[in-house]
Amino acid sequence: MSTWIRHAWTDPVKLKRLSEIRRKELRQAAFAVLEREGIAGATLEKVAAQAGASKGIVLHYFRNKQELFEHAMREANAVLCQAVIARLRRAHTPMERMDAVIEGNFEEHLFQPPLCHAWLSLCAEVPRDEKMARIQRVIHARMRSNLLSGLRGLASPADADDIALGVTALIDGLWLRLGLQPGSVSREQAVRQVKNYVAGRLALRELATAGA
Amino acid sequence: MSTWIRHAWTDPVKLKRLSEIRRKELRQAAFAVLEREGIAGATLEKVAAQAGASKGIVLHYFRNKQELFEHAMREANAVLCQAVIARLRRAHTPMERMDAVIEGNFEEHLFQPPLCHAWLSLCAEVPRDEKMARIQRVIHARMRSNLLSGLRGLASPADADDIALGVTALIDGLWLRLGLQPGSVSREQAVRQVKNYVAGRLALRELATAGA
DNA sequence: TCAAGAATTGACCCATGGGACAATAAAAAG
DNA sequence: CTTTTTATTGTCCCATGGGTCAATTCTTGA
Repeated sequence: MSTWIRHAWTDPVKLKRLSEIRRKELRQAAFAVLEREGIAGATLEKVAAQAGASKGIVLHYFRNKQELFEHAMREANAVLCQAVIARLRRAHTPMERMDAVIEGNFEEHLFQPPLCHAWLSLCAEVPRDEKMARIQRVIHARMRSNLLSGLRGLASPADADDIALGVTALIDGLWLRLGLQPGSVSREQAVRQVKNYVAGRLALRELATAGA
Repeated sequence: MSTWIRHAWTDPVKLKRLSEIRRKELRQAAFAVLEREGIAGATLEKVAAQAGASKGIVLHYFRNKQELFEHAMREANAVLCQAVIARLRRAHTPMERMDAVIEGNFEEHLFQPPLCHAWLSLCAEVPRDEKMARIQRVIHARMRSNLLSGLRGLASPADADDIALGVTALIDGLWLRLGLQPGSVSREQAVRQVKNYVAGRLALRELATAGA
């Protein structure tokens, strides 16, 4: 028993370090393998090799393969999420918040085919993995809430909802396109595409109210 | 040797029938398994079972697993494609052609989670399977061409290109959403979403020219 | 310095999967 | 009615993969 009091939510730096570091390495190794091999080709041994360790160690830190990849999914999501959060902190007007979300979702060093391939493989498993489905729901919910924080200042609640759905779908679709045909869509193109979508939808609204 | 002359491109009805029927059954069985199990869980034996046959027969008709699933992908795509083609035949104005493509891509009996799950699994393999990548390119090219056949009458060439990309991305994104959260998006919602996107983009264009 | 616990490994087990093949049944051709 | 293809099956083989386990090394707290 440690001499200091430990709370579940504190981070007893010294104690947890080693095992947490390993776990993180393995999550990232898992993701890297996913990038190269896809879910069908991802094996524990390949993950171990990628991490420069033995297969046994992987199962020492994760109960089984499923759990490992669930954690890989969380990890990857956290990274993407941080990019948005960082930009969101610097945004103040509603429009700036929208742009923060949009640009954050196409961050140069993240908007890359390999990342997309891995992500796609994970998505393909979502229907058969309740944990992953939950993660996915959280992601969507946060995305939607981020968008609404900007959209509420720009459109009626009903429209805001609808536009938020469109934006997330469009972003996902552009990512998918990048994965399926690398090079067919640049970061700038993607950003412009989504911004145009928002601008167009808002313009429609203006026309309707002005015309009526 | 047959008594009649056979050309590679003719379809000697009687002769090919049996084997062609089997192949089709197997392609569909493969797709069905994909719907249930995903690419990671799809095995030759499950496909055989699904088709009510033995594993051997699967490899009799398809050189290997990869080829089988490539053909499953072609099959599924052909079905989706037909839905669009059928509607496109009845469309005459540019706007009708757009609507045909949009509605065809969300056909009630096709816009369903299982189909989407299977499709997603196939997409996840595209980066590692050149044949699939080719199919994917063909799909995108046809989609784009279908859209442009309508868009050319509605916007400048540059805009048409851009809007076509947006529409395909948005459609893909909405499908993805359906797959990840079944029930979160209805056929009507999806159709409306894409139509609004097009309308919005066109409205933007009008405003720009009118304002200038 | 030593003992307790964690980290790490490699060997092992067993199920499964992809694919080859020979043997049989069924059709077609002649 | 025979011969030649074609359809189909079941068996076999071997590699691989997930997961368990005991044995070993490494940490670390006392």
